[in-house]
Amino acid sequence: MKRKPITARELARMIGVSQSAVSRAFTPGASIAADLREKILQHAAEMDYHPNAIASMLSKSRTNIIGIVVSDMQNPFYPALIEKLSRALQEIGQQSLLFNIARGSNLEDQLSALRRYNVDAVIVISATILSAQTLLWATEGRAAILINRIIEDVDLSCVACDNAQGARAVADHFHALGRRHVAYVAGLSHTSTNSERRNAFITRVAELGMVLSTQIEGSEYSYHAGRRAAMKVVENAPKTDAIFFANDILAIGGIDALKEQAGRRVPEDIAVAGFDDIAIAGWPHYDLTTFRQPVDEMVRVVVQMVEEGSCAPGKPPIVKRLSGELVIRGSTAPAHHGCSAMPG
Amino acid sequence: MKRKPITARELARMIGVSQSAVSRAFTPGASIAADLREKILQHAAEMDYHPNAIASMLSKSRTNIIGIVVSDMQNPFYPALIEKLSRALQEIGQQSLLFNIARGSNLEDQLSALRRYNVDAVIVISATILSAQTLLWATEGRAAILINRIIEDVDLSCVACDNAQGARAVADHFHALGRRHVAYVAGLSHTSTNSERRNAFITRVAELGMVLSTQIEGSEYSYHAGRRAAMKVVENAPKTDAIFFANDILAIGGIDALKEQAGRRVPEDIAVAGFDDIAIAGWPHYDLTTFRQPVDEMVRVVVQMVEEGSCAPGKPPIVKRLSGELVIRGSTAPAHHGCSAMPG
DNA sequence: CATGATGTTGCATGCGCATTCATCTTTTTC
DNA sequence: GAAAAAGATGAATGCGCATGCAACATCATG
Repeated sequence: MKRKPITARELARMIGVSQSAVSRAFTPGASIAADLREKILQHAAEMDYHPNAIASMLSKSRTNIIGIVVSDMQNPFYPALIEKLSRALQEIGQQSLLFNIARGSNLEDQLSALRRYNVDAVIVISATILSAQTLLWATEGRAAILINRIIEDVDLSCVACDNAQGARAVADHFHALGRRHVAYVAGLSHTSTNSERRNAFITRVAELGMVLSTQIEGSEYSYHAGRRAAMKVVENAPKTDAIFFANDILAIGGIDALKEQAGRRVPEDIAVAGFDDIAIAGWPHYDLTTFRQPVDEMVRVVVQMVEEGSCAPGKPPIVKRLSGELVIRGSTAPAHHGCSAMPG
Repeated sequence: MKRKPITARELARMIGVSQSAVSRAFTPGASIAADLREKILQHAAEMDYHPNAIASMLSKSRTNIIGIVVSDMQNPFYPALIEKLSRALQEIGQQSLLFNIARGSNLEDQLSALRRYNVDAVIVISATILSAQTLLWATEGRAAILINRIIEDVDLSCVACDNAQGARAVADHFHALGRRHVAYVAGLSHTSTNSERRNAFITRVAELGMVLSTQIEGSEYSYHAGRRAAMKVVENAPKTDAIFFANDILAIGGIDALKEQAGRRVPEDIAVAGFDDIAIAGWPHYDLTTFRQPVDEMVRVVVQMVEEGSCAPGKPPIVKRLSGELVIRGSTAPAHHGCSAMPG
């Protein structure tokens, strides 16, 4: 029952042309007369002929496949990014081959697949897990771009949001609102996104003369981690009147815990800001002030790099820092000095 | 700089064996002496040789690639499913090639890619957009499985949650809580998931002698659609004391709108139930009673079908209905007015 | 009309590996 | 110990398409 697909050679024989002609008919810009191409394409449609991409990959060096390495699909930021990225890649004729790296399992095995499929480029969206060494090995000899992860030492191109800009914007915003005791809640502490946001935030807080009331070490980027962190903040530093969470999903957990578990009002008692601007941040219930990552521009830049091959191996690595935008919503508001309700 | 990868032939020549031997060394179960294989693998590791998957695909009929057709990554249910699915597929040596179908764009173009890459199987996760005809065409001649979408007429295998069971469980639960005026909020009305849930719910509601106070036509599966629908419910049928939303993301929007916009208490005034059991449903703030789809089992079944080739073309289509489980949380509780819930 | 330039076509070959077949080696069996 | 069976290996071929090359056709130019 499994009808074997028709090949170019068979089609050619039926029409009475050479197999080359068929190949050229399907190759944009190939040297072929317009009427011949037309004729072949028409017959091809009739015969339901589709060029075999695998064979094409073997002949050409290109596969038209981009390997996308992910590991954290829990944080809604990533599915949204992947969706836009895969759409944009499709528009330039590239398909996305997913490499879903599971924490703890043997990376070599999983990544050797990445080497065997001759993907045209590798886009690493996973902020975590992979060491620089592993990344280098996995992307050896092919174009590679890291998204939202900067690695200084090694030759890998990166596209990332200007985390420091965002963190400073949040600090400035807190300051302008009259907040004075601010806290930072970390994400995964060894990620560049986290350390950049933290360092810039802390520095700015000091510059502005605010007090860094506490700093919560990160465990992961998740709603529940955000809840736990928020409780630690009110426990460690009850006077805290503003919290900057390393990302939105943490902040959202934090808001819920602050309101429902710690009995604080947001934003009256504690202002909350996040980072990313995921869809949930815009839900009226959370209405989270956050620093919006320029996702569309990140995608555009990445796709352009892929298309132009400017991230090819051997070329100097390109590091793109894109600026984002502070989105001010209801989770932050001016401080009301004097009437601070301190339960407990 | 782009070091061309070493080929089997080159490696063979260096070791002083035939290319066949190299190929066999990497082929489990091939006829080759253990010590020779060992030697080859060792040299291969040294020389950083990795079999070229593309060439392998061309020789064998298998590509070890599964096409995954998605269209709706907004609903968190799908990213979660895709993550588990891609992991499970990786474990049986299959990679996932993403086909992200954008609404409105020319499907033929996007799906012709699906035909050109000789994927071993196609898994369609998109509940929407694709017509049965399009699906048939896209999966022509290859194994295909639809997840959460049942199409009766055509020869396609499906794996789905027992939507009717879930809807009945919700109706029963509402009844047991003493709710009497229940509403249904639809998702995308032309999807099988929606119609199955609606029909079973309405039927059961009637059987139990409850009143279907209103029914909101669906537009999409989204938080904001859920909010709008909830407002329509309280507007159309103020006496409604329980709402069954076609899925969780609708229900979550509904809860927020009911509480914050309509001024109703959940669950005291209105009980709310959803369907799916996405992560957000378990967040303390929502604490949503919902019918849990057996995602892990769905993935297991799908992967097994792929592995066994039981969904191959020509074979009779397999339709698997998996039962889920009602997860009772805080968004539903016994009605206070008059008639109480039945014990135990 | 002669010449070259340009455009079009088919032939042949190769991409890198899997696999069949024939050959040769080792083991088993009576 | 001889014959047969099983195992191991290499040479050769093909998977389906892209492309360099040569052959040929068409056209412009002098």
